[in-house]
Amino acid sequence: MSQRKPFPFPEFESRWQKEWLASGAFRAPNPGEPAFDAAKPKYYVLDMFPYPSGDGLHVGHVEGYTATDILARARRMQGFNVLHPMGWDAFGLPAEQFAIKTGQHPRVTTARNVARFRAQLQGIGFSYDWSREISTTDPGYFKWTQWIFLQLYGSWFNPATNRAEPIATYAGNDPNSVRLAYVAEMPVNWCQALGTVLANEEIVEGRSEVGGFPVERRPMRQWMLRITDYAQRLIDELDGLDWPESIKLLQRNWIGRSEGALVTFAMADGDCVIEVFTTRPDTLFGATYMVLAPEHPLVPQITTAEKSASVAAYQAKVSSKSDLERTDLAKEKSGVFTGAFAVNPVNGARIPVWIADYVLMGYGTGAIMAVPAHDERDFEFAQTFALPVVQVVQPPGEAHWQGFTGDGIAVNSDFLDGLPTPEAKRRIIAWLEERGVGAGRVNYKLRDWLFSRQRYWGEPFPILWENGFHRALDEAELPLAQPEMDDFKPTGTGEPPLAKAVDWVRYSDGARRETNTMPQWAGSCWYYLRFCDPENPGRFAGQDAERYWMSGNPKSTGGVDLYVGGTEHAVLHLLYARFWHKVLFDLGYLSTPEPFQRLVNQGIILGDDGHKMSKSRGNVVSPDEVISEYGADSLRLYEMFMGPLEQMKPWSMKGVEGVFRFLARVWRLAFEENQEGQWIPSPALAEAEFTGQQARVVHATIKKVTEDLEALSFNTAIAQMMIFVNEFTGAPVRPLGALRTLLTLLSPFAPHLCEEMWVRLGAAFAGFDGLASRQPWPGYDEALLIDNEVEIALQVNGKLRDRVMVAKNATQAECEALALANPKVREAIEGKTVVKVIVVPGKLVNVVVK
RNA sequence: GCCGGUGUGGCGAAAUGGCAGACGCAACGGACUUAAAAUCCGUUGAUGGGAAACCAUCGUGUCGGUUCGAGUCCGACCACCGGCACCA
Repeated sequence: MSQRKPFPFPEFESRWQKEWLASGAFRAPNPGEPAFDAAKPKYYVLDMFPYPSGDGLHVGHVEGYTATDILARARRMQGFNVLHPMGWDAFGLPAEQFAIKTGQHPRVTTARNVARFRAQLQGIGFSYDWSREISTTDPGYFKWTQWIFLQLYGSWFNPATNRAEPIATYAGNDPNSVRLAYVAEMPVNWCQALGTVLANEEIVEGRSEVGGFPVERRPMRQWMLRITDYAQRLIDELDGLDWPESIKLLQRNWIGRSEGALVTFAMADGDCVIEVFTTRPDTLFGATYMVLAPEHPLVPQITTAEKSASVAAYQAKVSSKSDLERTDLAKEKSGVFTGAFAVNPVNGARIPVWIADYVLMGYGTGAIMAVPAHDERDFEFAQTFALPVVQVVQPPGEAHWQGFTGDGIAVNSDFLDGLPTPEAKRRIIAWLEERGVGAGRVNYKLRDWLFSRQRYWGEPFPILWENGFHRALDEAELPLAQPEMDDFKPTGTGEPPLAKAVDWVRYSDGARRETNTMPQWAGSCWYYLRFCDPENPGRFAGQDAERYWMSGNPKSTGGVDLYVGGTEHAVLHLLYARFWHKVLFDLGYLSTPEPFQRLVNQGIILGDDGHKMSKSRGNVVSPDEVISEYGADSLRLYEMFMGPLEQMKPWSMKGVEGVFRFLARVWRLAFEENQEGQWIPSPALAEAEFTGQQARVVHATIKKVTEDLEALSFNTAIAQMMIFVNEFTGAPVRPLGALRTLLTLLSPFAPHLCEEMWVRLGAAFAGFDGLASRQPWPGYDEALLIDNEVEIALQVNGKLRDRVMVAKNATQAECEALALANPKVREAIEGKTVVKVIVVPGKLVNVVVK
C-alpha cells in the first residue's frame, strides 16, 4: 500500500536526519576549539535524560524533548552557542531484574535499549549534539561519579563557615563522625523481593516504588550522605531560582523545617534524662505525660520490672508491623505505660512516661512531651488512656480551648501568663537556656540520604575495608568497574551480589572491597556537568568548559538555562543534584551554587480516553506509529499544539491530523503537483511586495512567535503561524518574502519540512541560501502591526452596543464624540445622564450613564 | 486532615482588568468529482424573534464583593486532579 502522501515527508525526513548527523550540524564547540566564537553568548538547554527502558520512547518523553529542541534551534538562529545534549541514565533495576530472569548481562540489555532510544530520538529530528552523548554506565563516566563520592567522603560541612571543606580542616578527634559520606548501622527500608534497601523517597505507601513490593524496617550497615547538613541552604537558595513555585514548595515541605526548642526532662527516679523536641515550648506547663518511640534506646533502661513484660510485648507487636500497617492503623492510638515518671522542668510535676507508635524514632529526638490540651494526637491519646488534660492557651474569640492548636494567650503557666504565643515561646526558651535544661532549636524532616544498594548494576564504591575500618581507594585506581559475573541474584541475606565475586572483593591480604553499589540517583546527580566536556579524561569537566557553559553572563543567568522534565523528580533527583552541586561548589570545583536556573515541568499526556496511558488500558500511543503515518514534524507540532506545555492533556489522533493538514498547506503554499506527479514551484510565487494586510500578518507573526518562544507558549505560536498560512493560501500572488519568513519561523518546530522547502525554493529562486535552520531570526516592525483604521468597541455601562472603525491616531475627544453620536449608543443612553466617558485608545469607548 | 493546581462551546484550547471563545478538531452546507477520498469556500456558544442579512436576552464551576468595566482582582464555597500525611 503506497498511498500518496499530501507532501513527501517519508522521503525527505530521513534524508535530512542523515544530513544533520553526517555534517555535525548541531555540534556545539567548546572554548579552545577552532570553531568556538567567544563573542556568542551561551545557552544551555537540557532534558531530563531518560532511563532507556525496554518499552522504547513514549509520547510523554517527546513532549518535553520537542519543547527544548524548538528552543535550542531558535536560540542558534538568534546567535547563541547552544548546548543541547542527550544521554542515558542507564544503571537501574529493570536491566538487573531482566538479567536475573534471563541470565543476559545488563550491559547487553542496556546497549540494546540505548540503541533503540537513540534511533527513535534521531527519527524525530532532535538537534542534539550527539558528539556529547554519555551513559552513566560507561566507565569513563562513572569514574567521575566515584570521584565525586570520594570528594564527599573526604569532606565535612563546617557549620562555622556554612559550607563543605576538606576533612583536614576538621579539628575534632573523630573525622568519621562528620564526613559527608559515612557508614551507619541503622534501621533501613529492606525490600525482600528486590533484595535491596531503598531510600525513603523510593517508597510509596509502604511499598517499593519499583514493582510495588512490601518493605520492612531492618537494621543494616549502610553508606549514608549527610544531606541534612545542607537542609537550610537547600531551602534558602531556592529563592533565586526561576522554578515553578509549586516545586519550590514541594522541596521546602520535603525538607520540612520547623522551629522550636529542645527540652530536657529528668527522670523522677534514676539519673537519666529524656530530651524532646517541641515547636510549642510555650505549652510546657500543660505537658502532662511523655511518650517515647517504641524503638527509643532509653526504653529498656527506664521501664520498671513490673511493666517490662507489657512493654516488650508492645515493642514486638510494633516491630513486626510494616510501615504500611503502622500508618494504616493511624486511626486508633495505641501505647503502654513504662512505669517510669519524669519531672516537668517548669513546675516539678511528676508525669508518666509512655511508649506509643505515634511517636516516630526518625524525627526530632524520638520522644515528645505530650500537651493533650493543645495537640490533636496527644489529646486523642489522653482520651484513650484517661490521662489529664490541662489548658495552657486561651484561644482568641469563641473557640474552645480543648484541642486548640493555634496561637493564643498563655494561661495556667506561671510567669508566661498573659503572653501571646510567639512572645511566650521566646520567654520560655530564654528561661530554659538560663537553667541549662533546654535551648532553641531548628529541626528538619529531611533525613540523611541512604546511599548504598545491594545490587550488581550500579557504581561500586571506591572504598576498602581493613581491620574493620574503611578508607578511600586511591583516585588513580578509578574507574572501579563491577566484576564480570553470571549470577546477579540477590543473596537473600542482605549481602550484596558483588560479595559473590570473591577474587574481586579481595584487594590485598588485609583489605577487602566494599560490596555495596550506589543508587541509580548517583549518575543523574551530575550528568549535566559532564555534558560540558564529556570526553575529558582528567577532570569531571574541564575548567574552561565548565565556566563557559555554567557561568552567568549578561544574556544568561548561569547554570543550566532551561531544564525540562516531569514533576516526578521534584524532590528526588532535583534535591540530590542540588546537594552534590553545592558540595562541589563549596570545594571550589564549580562556578555557580545552583545547577538549574530555570525549571519547567511538562504535563502528563493522557490517552484519548482521558485516562493515564497504560498497557492494561490499551490507550498507549507510540511515537513510531505517529511518525510512520504523519511524519516526525507532525508529531512534534501536534505535541506542542495540544495545549500549554505544563498542563495535563489528552491525546487525540484527530488533532494530529489537524496539524498534518496545516503542514500540507504550508507545502502547497509553495509547490503544486504537475501531470507527472512531481512537485514544482507554484506559479503564484513571485518576488512581490506585501499588501498592507499581508505585512500586518507577517510582522504580527514574527512578533508573536518570538515572544511566545520566551514564554514557552508553543501552542499559541503555532496558532499564529496557522493564521499566517490562512492569509496567504487565498492570495493570488504569494510573495517569496512570506515564504522566507514563514520557513524561518517554523523551522524550529517543523525542521524537516522547512529545510526541504528552503532548498527546493533555493533551486528555483534567489534569496534562499544555505539551510533554513541556519537563517538569522527575523525582526519585526511595530509600525507595520496596526492598520490605519482600527475597530473600537462602543459600550454603555460596560455593555457592548456597537463597533465602529476609527483612524488609528484618533484623539480621545474624537472617539468620545463618535460614541455619543452613534445611534445605538444614543438609544441606550436615551433619557439618562452621562456621568463620564472612558476612552481606551485603539480599544473602546465606555459611556457611563445614570 | 494539610499543601498545591485546575474548572471557559460537542472536544483540545485562546484572551497586558477593556469586543469571551483566536487557532485547531468534530459537525453541517457548498464548489470540484461519474462517485468517494483529498482539496478549496462558508456556517457553527445557548435561548427567543425574523423570510432574510439581522435583532434581543443570557453565558467563563457556585455565591458575594471591588471597578465605568471582571474569565482575569478580592472573599467564601463546590467539584476534580496531584503531592504530603501521627513530623511533636
